[in-house]
Amino acid sequence: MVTLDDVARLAGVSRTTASRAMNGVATVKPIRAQAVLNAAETLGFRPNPAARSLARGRHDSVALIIPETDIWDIGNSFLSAAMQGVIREVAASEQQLVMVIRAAGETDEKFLRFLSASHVDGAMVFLEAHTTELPRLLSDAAVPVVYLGRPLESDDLDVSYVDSDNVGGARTAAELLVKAGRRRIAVITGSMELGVTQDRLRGWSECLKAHGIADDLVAHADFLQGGGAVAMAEILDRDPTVDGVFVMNDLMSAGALATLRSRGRVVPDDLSLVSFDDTVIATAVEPRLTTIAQPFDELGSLMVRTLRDLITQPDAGPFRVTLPTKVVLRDSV
Amino acid sequence: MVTLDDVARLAGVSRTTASRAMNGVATVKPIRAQAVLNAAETLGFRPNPAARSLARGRHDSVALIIPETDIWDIGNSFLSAAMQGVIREVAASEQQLVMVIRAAGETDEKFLRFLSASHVDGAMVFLEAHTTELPRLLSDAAVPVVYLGRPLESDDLDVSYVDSDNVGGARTAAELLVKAGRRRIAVITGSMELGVTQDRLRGWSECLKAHGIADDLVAHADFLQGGGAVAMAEILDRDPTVDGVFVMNDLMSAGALATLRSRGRVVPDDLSLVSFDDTVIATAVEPRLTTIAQPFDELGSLMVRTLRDLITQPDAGPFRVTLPTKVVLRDSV
DNA sequence: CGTCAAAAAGGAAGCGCTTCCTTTCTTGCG
DNA sequence: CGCAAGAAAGGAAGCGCTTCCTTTTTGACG
Repeated sequence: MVTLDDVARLAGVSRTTASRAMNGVATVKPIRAQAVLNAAETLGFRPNPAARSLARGRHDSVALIIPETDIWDIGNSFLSAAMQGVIREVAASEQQLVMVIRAAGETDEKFLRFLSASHVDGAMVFLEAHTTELPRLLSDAAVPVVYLGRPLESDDLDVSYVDSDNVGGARTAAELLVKAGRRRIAVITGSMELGVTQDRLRGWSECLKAHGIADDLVAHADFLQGGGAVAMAEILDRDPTVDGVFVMNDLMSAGALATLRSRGRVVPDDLSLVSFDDTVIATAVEPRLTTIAQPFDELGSLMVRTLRDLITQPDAGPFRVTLPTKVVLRDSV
Repeated sequence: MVTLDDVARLAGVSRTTASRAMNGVATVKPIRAQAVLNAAETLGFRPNPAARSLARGRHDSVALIIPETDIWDIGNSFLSAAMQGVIREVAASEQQLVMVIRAAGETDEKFLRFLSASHVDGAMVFLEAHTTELPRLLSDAAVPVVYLGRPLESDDLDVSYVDSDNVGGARTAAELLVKAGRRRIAVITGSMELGVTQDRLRGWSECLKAHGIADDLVAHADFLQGGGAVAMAEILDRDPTVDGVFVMNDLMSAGALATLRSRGRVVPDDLSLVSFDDTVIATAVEPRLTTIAQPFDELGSLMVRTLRDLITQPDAGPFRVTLPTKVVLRDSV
């Protein structure tokens, strides 16, 4: 292993100067700085991150917190999509991404300690059904945290987050249904304890009201395929005249579609469906889903940048950013 | 921040003894060990990982290498499924998972240096289309590596890997088609530079030959939906009498299904389809796919355990394990 | 009860880097 | 040409932990 001392020796300077040169400190004469850089290059020197962390008290790495219960749908949910952005953005900097699992049986205090010991400068949390208690828990942790998705407690807690414009997206979705001439419009929700669900429900409701259309056909589900199927059946039973439905994610749409097929309803002839997310599922099913796309990738990278800001200027927060959604027109409306 | 010295002081022992107690070294008297443990508990002590790494020269963390080009299908491919197993297994130990991105434009040498500087004790690689050059590259890195998927070079390289029994799985898939009375059986392959593809092709071919059925209807694709659609069309054009097809993953099956639908072929009435992987897609499409399930989760955790073995006993390797696949009967045959 | 080997505990160095503080080198100006 | 002030470089301490080596304690046995 080649150390900074080796570099310094080769460059003919002290270790101190070598360190400064490597870190671009201005007080080093350009000539020497170059010598150090060259020496580092020829020797293939890479600073030992452990030593650096120890000396600096900083780690240049951020954590992505994943509840053990959520691991099971990394692939399904929007999680993986946003993870892309996170991974890319982290990689582009000099930071490292550490995955921290919040074990199911772990006590709060233990988790908090684990987190603060996890050599990370900050943490990111994707807010999902299983994570709803985290904001409150982490609010008094020493670690800067940024959420993807507005925490329900965002009003009284000093939290930073990034989110899509769920209200606006849902409004657009409903608008699409109305424009298609639908008048009896239902909604299949995700877990109600999530901010996203509430926001989307609000957007849907607002739009319908604005058009003087009833907004009573609400079926609650859980963002999963099975739940979507059940909820669709429930809606059909409650009001067979339903001719439009807004489903809060693609996975539930797949379930709803199956129910509709088995009940002999043709989409989009008999009934229009607008989904949310635009994941792989959206083009894998038949008909392909008209859906509200979230800028997952951007959200992911934005989250990383926001966290970085929060780490460098802890008092400037909380940071809260909302990104617009996009309509993807396909065959289900 | 509470340090080991604080603990030692409270427990009334030296830092050395405290360290030993914390690490369960046998030469410390049970009485004192307990005192130290208690002190640590009351103080909420967590060893500083940076200091520990520096002193031990070990990091207790492993890397998951992801090529930048692959980030885009974390959700689609089997990647996320296997990642679950990895994450769980790593979390269960005292290790940490670090995601290391292999940037697209990065030179080999730079990447290697980056990797060895990334405070990890070993690395894992999911072998995919974009990773085929990694085994050769990493073979002379100082870092222990385990692959998911047999590298093509496995014969002449000293590599460790875990894999599904792709040959056997493909054989079973073909067998399913034959049993369903199909006699003109095609295959849609993934990227040919991958070991999995070659293994599955072999299994398919072997089975057909054993039954005296022609194995010439091969269409090459890329494991993606669009590729599957195109390949299916190609097969249909080459031989309209085709009545069975083995598709090497679910995503391509979704594409193939779309083509079949647009050509007016009904699955499974006119043509049977057997897929591979059993991801979410398999139940989202219509008809639901009969598919060969890979034990992704197990593969992931096995990979971590294998890597651990490789780290602790570098000379015992290479380790190579193959896990059986499982048939999941649904509606496409 | 003394001796000595084994067990237990402690002292201190050191992992590789940063950074405070001191020393040495430059430079501008009288 | 000499001096002071600022720039540049270096010495050395220290981040929190492990571990080698030494010292102290323990206890079995003569």
